[in-house]
Amino acid sequence: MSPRTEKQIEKLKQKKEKLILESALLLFSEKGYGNTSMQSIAIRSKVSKGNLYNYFEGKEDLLEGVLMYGLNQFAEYFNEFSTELFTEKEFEIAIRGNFEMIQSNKKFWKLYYNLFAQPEVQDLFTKIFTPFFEQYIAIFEMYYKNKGDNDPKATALLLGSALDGVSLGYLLMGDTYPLNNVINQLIEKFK
Amino acid sequence: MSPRTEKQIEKLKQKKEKLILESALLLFSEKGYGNTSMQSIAIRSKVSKGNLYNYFEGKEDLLEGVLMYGLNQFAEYFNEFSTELFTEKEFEIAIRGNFEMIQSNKKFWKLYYNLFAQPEVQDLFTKIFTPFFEQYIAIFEMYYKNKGDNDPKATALLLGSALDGVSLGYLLMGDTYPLNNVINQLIEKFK
DNA sequence: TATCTTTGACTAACCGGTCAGTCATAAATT
DNA sequence: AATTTATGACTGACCGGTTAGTCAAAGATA
Repeated sequence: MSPRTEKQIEKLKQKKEKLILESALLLFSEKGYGNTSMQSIAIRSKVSKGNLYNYFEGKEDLLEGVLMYGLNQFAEYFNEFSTELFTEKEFEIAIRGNFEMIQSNKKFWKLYYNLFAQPEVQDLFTKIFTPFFEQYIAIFEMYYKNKGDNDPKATALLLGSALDGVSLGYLLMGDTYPLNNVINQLIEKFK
Repeated sequence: MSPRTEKQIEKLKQKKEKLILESALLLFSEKGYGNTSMQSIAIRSKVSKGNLYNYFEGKEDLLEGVLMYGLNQFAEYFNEFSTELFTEKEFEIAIRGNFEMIQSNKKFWKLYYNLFAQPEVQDLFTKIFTPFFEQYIAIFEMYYKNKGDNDPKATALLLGSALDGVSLGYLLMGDTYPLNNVINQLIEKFK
């Protein structure tokens, strides 16, 4: 084993790993996954290219790390509102919270929509986001069921899709997109 | 002049160009734009790689050709319903028509959503689809204005985004996505 | 010194794009 | 009708550049 204590090693490694993940997120988000080279990630992380491969097995493994890193930041929030939704007020809070999350971490969600329809990484993408997505839908399905909706599953899927569409539009159009007005109409129609 | 008449040349060229465009659409749609090589398009088109460049100036020019080719197929339809929408019945027909279009040309729309968030080709994408998108929104904005909606612009944008979201979900999830049920709920909520 | 970490030159593969030369075809000529 | 000639569509080897990933060697640490 190393002369350094395991704790020290672990700490250093984690710090550098975090740096790499944040550089990768930034570049993937700005340039797109396919157009970001491992070299450029190495430079931005102030790590040699070869050393990247001591932290991640390859480019796709690094992408997986970036996605997990981003998702974990929201785990708390989601556990909070994964308790069932009963009132329209709670619904509104959840929806507004959803968009606050997106606004507070645009880079991550830009990457998310960049990968959404990329056949190249579809398997990885599905693996990571499917459980997340299903949890989302299940909560809304229950909400509409309680409200006596005639097809809660379809309505929940419609809402999920609408949230995707609005987020995508906002992230791509930027400030041209009147996000708050659109959110108000969405809450009006779906609550 | 050429020994062959211009007409003959033109006819041959058009036929081959169409073949190339259809091969490119297929491959771009299946593999993604970035992961499709000019070589593979050449092979599928039964044309040499070099000859591709007699038809299109480069890969991006070929993509532009594919997008225009796909969009032109819908020009008729759009001119038809670009006359204003007044009744809920007309609205419903327009929405259902929209999804029929998507279902009848999945490859094209899969490519559309593949390119949606690709920084690499964003300029081209914007150039081609912005007028198309704005026309779409303007019609719905007028519809909601006539209905006395309190924020017709935002509602139209919300609808456009919802249509995007639903299309995207359907194209990516395939038959798992209960498209017809979701469309019914969408019409219910937005009409 | 023993062990782990880091480096960056290197490899092999792939890509978009080019170009000198080929060849099927049909007009022109006999 | 037979032969020559002109055309441009077509081929595929080739090029410069870029990439993900490897590895031998040097550096750092206790």
